[in-house]
Amino acid sequence: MVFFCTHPYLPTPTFVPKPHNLHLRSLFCLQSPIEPSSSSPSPTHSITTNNYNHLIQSLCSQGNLTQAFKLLPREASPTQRTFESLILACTRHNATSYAPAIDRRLSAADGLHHDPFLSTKLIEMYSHFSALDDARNVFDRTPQKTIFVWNALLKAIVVVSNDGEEALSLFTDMGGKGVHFDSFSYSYVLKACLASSLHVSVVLRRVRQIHGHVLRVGFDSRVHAATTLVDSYAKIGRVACARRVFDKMPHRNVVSWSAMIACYAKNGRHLDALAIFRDMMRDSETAPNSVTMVSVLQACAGLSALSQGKLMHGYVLRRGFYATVSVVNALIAMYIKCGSLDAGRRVFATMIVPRNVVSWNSLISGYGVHGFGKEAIQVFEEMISVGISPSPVTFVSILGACSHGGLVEEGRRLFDSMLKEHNLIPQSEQYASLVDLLGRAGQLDEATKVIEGMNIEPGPTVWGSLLGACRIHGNIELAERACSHLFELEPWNAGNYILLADIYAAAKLWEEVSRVKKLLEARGLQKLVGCSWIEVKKNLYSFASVDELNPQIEQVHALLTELVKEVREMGYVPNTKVVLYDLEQKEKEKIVLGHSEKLALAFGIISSQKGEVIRITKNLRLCEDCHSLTKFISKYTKREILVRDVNRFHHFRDGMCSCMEYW
DNA sequence: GTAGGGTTAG
Repeated sequence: MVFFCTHPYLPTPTFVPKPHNLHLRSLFCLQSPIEPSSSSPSPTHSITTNNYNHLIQSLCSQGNLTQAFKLLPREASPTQRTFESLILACTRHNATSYAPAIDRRLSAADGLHHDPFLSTKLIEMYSHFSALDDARNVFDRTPQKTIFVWNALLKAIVVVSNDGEEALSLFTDMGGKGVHFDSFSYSYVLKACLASSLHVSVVLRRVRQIHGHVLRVGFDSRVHAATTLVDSYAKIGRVACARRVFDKMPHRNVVSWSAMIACYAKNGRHLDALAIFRDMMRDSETAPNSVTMVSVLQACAGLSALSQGKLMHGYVLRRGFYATVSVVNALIAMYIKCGSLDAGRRVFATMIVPRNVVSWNSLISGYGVHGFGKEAIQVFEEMISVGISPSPVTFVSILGACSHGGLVEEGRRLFDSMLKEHNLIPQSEQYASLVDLLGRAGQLDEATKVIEGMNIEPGPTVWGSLLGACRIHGNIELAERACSHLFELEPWNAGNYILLADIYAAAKLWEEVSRVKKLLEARGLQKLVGCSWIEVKKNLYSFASVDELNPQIEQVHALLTELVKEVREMGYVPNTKVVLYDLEQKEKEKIVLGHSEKLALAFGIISSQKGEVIRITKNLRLCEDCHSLTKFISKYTKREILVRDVNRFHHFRDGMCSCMEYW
């Protein structure tokens, strides 16, 4: 037994049991008997050598690194296979402490010291340990740098340091030294381009350059390289470029189709995502898998296309994807975003796979956006009680739920628990949620104090929350302060200019309104056009604020005029403060009456049966006038109306809204 | 011997 307690680098003990000894074999718990290799030239030598090599390899595969490393000094000629086993076992078990032992033994090993195969494995191991310097050391001392060695370092730089610059500089170096890139090199370098925190235009330029390389060597026809290109363009929002690459691919597999669908879904092109999914279904060679379905469900959720979502749910069941947690999570989110909190809850309740934090977050956020703050907190507590640790996203969701429910104290308590009970350091996103919570509730001073007390630089989301609160409570001075930061941090975000102009307009400061509008124009920005849509008999109908193309538009306008006339008698007064023009009241009323949500609502009333819930989705926040008129219309028509705006759901029933004016 | 697509929030 002394043998097993010996340090690997101590002198060899005098007694060494024969490796093929049964006693030794049983101690090592080997599953198969070890026989000396019959092909070895010298029987005496080969028994020792091969058996130690085999033993070490077996121990590695069993994860018994301690014993494997104790045996290593006894092996006179460790083979490439033995070193590979040791390296892989260290990587698998995060055994960083054994890495120097491998390095030392390898430098003494004849013929293997500079072996490019083992260098590649070592670079991969060090990359796994995030030890980039060690990886580079191995790279530097390897004279015969095969493409595997280069690629391993390239990947290590991208994965470990996330440093696009350094990876690109290595890529350039490779080119300069005449290395022939393979399609792996292009995959890694494209990842490197995206990894940098540079401006999107710089990233685009680089992706285009790499695209040029790929085209010159003809790798655009290779499925992996082309798919990475599709994904790279997708991630920087260049949907058309992604599509061009996709269309030119001679062969597509499930990953390329999924990448293209995800590209559309992630960039808000939900209809296109569903359209290309249909094309994929027509392509008999490729069947969607669970990853495809996640993006497809996202697209249904983005559109609030409940009927389509239900069809996809059926498909998920038929294909057995119900056992994949990400698909089920996407299903929960889809139902919740399509306005059916109940269906989302049912999917959550009947999951056959273990729920992860994302499943819980989806449900918490669902309760939040539907205005059930207290229930969201209950779900949060249940999640903790079943042993799931909350993530940063959990806090964004739960604080959002508190904000929509006006639960200020509970929200503050939960924010404090983040660090104290869950060991999570609040970041800008969580601070933004807290500022939103306090700000909406009118505690603007408190919200400001929170920002001033932050120990990290407040990001645009934080100032954006404050600006939103200023709009609700009409605080011009604070709004200007928030904008001074926002115009610097995200000068391209038209929404901030519009919010400030809204605040000025509400205070009738028309000169200021026009100043902000000029600033917006000078920066070449445009207000996002309001758009609402509605699903009627499994079809989606969309309406823009200025919409004369809809065949039923005259009927819609006529109904709206009639409804307004009726509800005025019930107390409805048009609220025109959202109109950013200094016009006559009548003109302003005409403008707000043309808002897309109202058009979709009137269309919904015309095209649906009494008793049916009218479900509308809007791409912007619901304006005060639409909110007020919808309340009146729900009472007058005795209809239940569900509106999803960019922030949350509004359940209108009998003249009331579930949001209780928090939106 | 290495590689490409996905879930929650904002």
